Amino acid sequence: MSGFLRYNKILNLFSEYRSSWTVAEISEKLKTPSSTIYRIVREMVLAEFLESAAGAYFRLGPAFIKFNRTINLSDPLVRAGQPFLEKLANENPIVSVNVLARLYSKKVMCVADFKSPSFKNNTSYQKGKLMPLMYGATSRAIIMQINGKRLEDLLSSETFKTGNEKDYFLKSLKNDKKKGYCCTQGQVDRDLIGFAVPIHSKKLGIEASLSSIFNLKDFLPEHEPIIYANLSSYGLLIEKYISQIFNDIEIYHHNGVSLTKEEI
Amino acid sequence: MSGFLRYNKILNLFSEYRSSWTVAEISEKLKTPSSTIYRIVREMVLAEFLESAAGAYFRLGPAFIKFNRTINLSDPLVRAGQPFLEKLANENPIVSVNVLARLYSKKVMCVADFKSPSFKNNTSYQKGKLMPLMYGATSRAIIMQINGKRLEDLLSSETFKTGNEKDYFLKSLKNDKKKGYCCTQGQVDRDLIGFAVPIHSKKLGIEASLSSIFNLKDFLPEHEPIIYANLSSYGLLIEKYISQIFNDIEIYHHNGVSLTKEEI
DNA sequence: TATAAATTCTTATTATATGATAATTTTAGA
DNA sequence: TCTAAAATTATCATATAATAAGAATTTATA
Repeated sequence: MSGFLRYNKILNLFSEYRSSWTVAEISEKLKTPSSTIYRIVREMVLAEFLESAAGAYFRLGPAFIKFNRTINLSDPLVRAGQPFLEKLANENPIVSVNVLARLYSKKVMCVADFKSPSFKNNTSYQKGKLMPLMYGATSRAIIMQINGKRLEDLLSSETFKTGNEKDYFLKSLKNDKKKGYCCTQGQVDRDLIGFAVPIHSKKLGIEASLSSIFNLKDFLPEHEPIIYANLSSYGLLIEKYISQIFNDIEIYHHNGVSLTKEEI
Repeated sequence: MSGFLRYNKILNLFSEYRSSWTVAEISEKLKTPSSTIYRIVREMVLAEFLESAAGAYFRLGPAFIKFNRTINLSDPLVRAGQPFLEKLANENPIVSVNVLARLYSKKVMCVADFKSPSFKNNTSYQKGKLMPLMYGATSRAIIMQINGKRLEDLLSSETFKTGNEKDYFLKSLKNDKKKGYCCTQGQVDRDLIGFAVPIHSKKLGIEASLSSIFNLKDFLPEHEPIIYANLSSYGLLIEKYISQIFNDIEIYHHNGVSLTKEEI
């Protein structure tokens, strides 16, 4: 264990299923003496990546809440898209969950969402949760904008039972690409149907999607054109804002202004 | 530069005001050769604490969104309190922002909030933002539950212009303690008035507060008793839920169940 | 496709992490 | 309040990893 891995291994023990660990437990799990763990944990407590709780337990610290806020306030995709999610929800013909998701290395992550107040189901798409790369409209609308070597790389770590399965996947992807959007039913959550359009910014290196997810029982075929019209117009709008935000950032940097908090 | 500090120093360069940095910029800022920074940054990209963006820039990575979600799903205070914030907002006589905040080392941080849809102002209390320890009802309701040596420690890093000022502060704290809640006006945000009650769990080592913040122009003296009644009843309810959640966690641990994600 | 910029690699040197154990502090139970 | 156990920190010789200068390679850009 060396470098950042040392710290990361400990942090990754903390999950929604097991959110507090004692030094003794960490020490046992990682097969590392407790004197070492104590030192490492102390460093991370100091940096607020962990906090010490009652009963000799440690939990994830406030640094994550702080940096998450920083991302929310500064991420071009979140900034550009967040304000439109509620509007999109209001314009959809039936109650919906609306999601902005993006590709992070080899997984898809929701980065912003808005649920109609009266939407009752829970979707698997929640801010911060990693989602499968190949299932669900949200993910597919992201992959459909990628091709060539990069697409190969991405799919290389997915498992296809047969060669046929991969071909079929690529074919349906191509088909969606022609339509300009993507629709899947029950791939991630049974009883839900999702529609998604791709969002990208070459300049910012962002590959993302905007999606609306509905209860299958509310959905009627005549809704589809309205849904698609909403998604694609908001999608374009968000892309426009992203490039505007990109320009703002460029101006910042060109001015040589180093706007760290202390310096303001 | 050694240990976790090495990584933390880099991460802390990223802020809402300056959210992307090149290796060259980091290298200059930290007076460290770029070959070293490249190595460190690469480690953090691998762990998803940073991500490489277009134009040789780096930004905060998805790990923060992921761990923030973990905290939201598992933090006893957030779990116990979040569901009640909206209800509290609905029962308040005028539009409000409702906040759960807690003490993290020597600062107060908002960990959950709910704003009435028609509340227009922005408050300084936002999830993830560190707030001053001594100003605002939200913070004061936290300090008022602390005493003795620990209170001394906390206040030791605050600056009081005169000895009198400290005495006055402690006196008003004592007064609030007698009332059971705390009200401040314009201390953090001009034009806003805030009310807060303390929330604590000895077993979990949590010192927190629940607060409702209103536009000063909406507020009438006759609202105060209703506001206080709401805050204190929800405050008690949240404390009850916290200890229930604590018991659940205990059962987990006593069963020896190691519920990390992979093992489910 | 040429050129500059960005990133990785290599290596000797220096600094830091490790882990066994002892010392100290904190916690919890009587 | 006292006491024993548990938790945490300190010490230190040794092993290991980080550093930084420069070369080599890859990637962007025009």
